[in-house]
Amino acid sequence: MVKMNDVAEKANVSKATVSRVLRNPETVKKDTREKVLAIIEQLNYQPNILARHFRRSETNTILVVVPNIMNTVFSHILGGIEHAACEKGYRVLLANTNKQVEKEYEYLDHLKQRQVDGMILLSARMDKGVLGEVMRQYPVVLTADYLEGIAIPTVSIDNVSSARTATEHLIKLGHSRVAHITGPLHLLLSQDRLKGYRQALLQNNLDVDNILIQEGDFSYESGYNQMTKLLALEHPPTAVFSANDEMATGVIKAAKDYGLSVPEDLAVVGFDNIKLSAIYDPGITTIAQPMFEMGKKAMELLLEQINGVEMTKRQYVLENELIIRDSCGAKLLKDN
Amino acid sequence: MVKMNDVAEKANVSKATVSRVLRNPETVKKDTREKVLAIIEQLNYQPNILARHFRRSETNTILVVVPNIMNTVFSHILGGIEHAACEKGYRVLLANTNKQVEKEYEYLDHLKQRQVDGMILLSARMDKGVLGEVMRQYPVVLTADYLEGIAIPTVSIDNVSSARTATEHLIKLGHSRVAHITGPLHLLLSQDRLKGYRQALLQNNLDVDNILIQEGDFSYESGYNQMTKLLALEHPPTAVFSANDEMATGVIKAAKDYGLSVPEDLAVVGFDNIKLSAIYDPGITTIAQPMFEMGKKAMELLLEQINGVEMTKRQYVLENELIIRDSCGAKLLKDN
DNA sequence: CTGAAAGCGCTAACAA
DNA sequence: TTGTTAGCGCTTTCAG
Repeated sequence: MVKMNDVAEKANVSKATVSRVLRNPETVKKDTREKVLAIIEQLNYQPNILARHFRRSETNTILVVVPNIMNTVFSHILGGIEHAACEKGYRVLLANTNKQVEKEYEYLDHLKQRQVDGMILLSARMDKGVLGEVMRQYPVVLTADYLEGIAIPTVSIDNVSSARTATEHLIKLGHSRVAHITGPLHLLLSQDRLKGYRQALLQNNLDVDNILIQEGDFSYESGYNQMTKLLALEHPPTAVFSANDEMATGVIKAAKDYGLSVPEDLAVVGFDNIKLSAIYDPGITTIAQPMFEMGKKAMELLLEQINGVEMTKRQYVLENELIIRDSCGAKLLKDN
Repeated sequence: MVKMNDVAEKANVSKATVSRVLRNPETVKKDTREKVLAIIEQLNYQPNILARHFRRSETNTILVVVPNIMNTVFSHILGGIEHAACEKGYRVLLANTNKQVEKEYEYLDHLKQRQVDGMILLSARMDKGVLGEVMRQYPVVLTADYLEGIAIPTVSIDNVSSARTATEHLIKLGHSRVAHITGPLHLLLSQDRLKGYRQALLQNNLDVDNILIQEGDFSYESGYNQMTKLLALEHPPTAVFSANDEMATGVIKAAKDYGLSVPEDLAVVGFDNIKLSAIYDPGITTIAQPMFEMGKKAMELLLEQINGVEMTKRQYVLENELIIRDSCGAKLLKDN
């Protein structure tokens, strides 16, 4: 393995100069620099990055803690993170937790051992006290998920207002019995979407009927099952706001199996705007969550912290958008 | 930052002993070990992993080069890799190429600079000569994709035979005009699926009509467009084998828009068995590619190489399975 | 079973 | 603008 010293000797300069050529080229005279570069090329010298990491105790690597990479929403956020990281010369280390808290704690050690320069959490189930302690000492950003009562830098959308928008959309289309299939209610995000749903009803002088609120777990199956329950009601809903797109497909399938047409007999709105919602038949009206952008922004925030930039703002709320497709029936009205 | 020496002093042993306790506990007397462990705990000592990596010039990290993390197939393979890696104490560094060859070359440097112990490629567009050179020097495994004429360890399914199975399934259901929408034909994998399709026709004494073979790019849109073309034919097909599930949804939508029912008027078979194919309405009959398993196996193979195990076998072909759902019409027959 | 000691290859003061 | 030098914190011979 050819090392820095070999290059230095061959170029008749010191190691220090070679090091400078590599890391601060502008501090070296053009002639010297070019000579060194030529020798590097000639010897096919590859710097030992591990030695550099050790010496500088920084790694240009960040850790992304994700509950499940196989979930579209997370893989898209990850895409945004990777994109921004790569642009800034950072590398991304993947940490899948499978939703286990213990895993989150394990990965904390990577930070403590300085194996990574910072961490982006797409899931924060760990104790807030611990997390608070960690964020005081290391660069950390939270996205996708969020927490109350802790000033951790966060990138998210306004789940309350976007759920309100989704629900209002259904109300404006003339529905007064609008059901909501929630995500797992231990997630703040699900609670907020439920809150938005409630607000929309109240602001439009509609009663909140708890029988129309069913908890799902973001899976197709839960959408199907909860919708089946709702359809068995004496006064079933005529519209459903589903807390994500996958459950919305379950809702639609349940309705079809029950002999109903979507959107004619049942209007459905989803959430996330994953590819599925565009591909599905009928196309699913949904709230677009800017997943890629969220990842990108989270990475940018993390870099600011790593570079010691004073954080003036800690909560970044990105724009969301209601994407109108076929499942809500709005296009039906327009066409007539 | 408390370091190994601090622990050593406080425990009245040498650094060497502390190091041994950490890395080879069995070589240290029980008493000493426990004493050291207690001090480590007490001082909350965190080993400097960067120093270790440098010293040992190994990182317990592997690089995964993926064309696009946001693609379900790749994110599932990645899931399998991550799972196996984590189990063996390895970490996964993500390298998204966005399908650019230059990126692949860039990431090769990580290997050369020993920033990672090995590499799994989910995409190999680079020059075979270069790749051959690399695999001679470093642990490398290829999965998802594959190459001809190079003995690189590979984990894949038999795309020819599975495509044959898919096509035969349609033929057995009575179809004689079976179309095929291929993936991008510069991929060996797409060529092989096409080969399997051809074989099935020939073995069943059916002519291969080139007009029925249309190249897609794995996207919904290409499925839709190519199917629209096929439907405009004088003798349109009565069945379609689509090279992936996403295109199959496009095919089905095009058929519906043309006034046809699936599977009554058009039978469709997809490929991959991503979640979408189960959720879609109608459920899509498809070839299940064991994505998670492929990732897992690839990681295991890589570890063998890293640990210097002699590779006896270089090509691992995993089992695939035909999953019969609604889009092919087989269930229709059964029900009658 | 334990300790002493010699670096791993690079970076960053500091000096010139 | 360049060189000299002193480590970074750990692992690993080698000796005892």
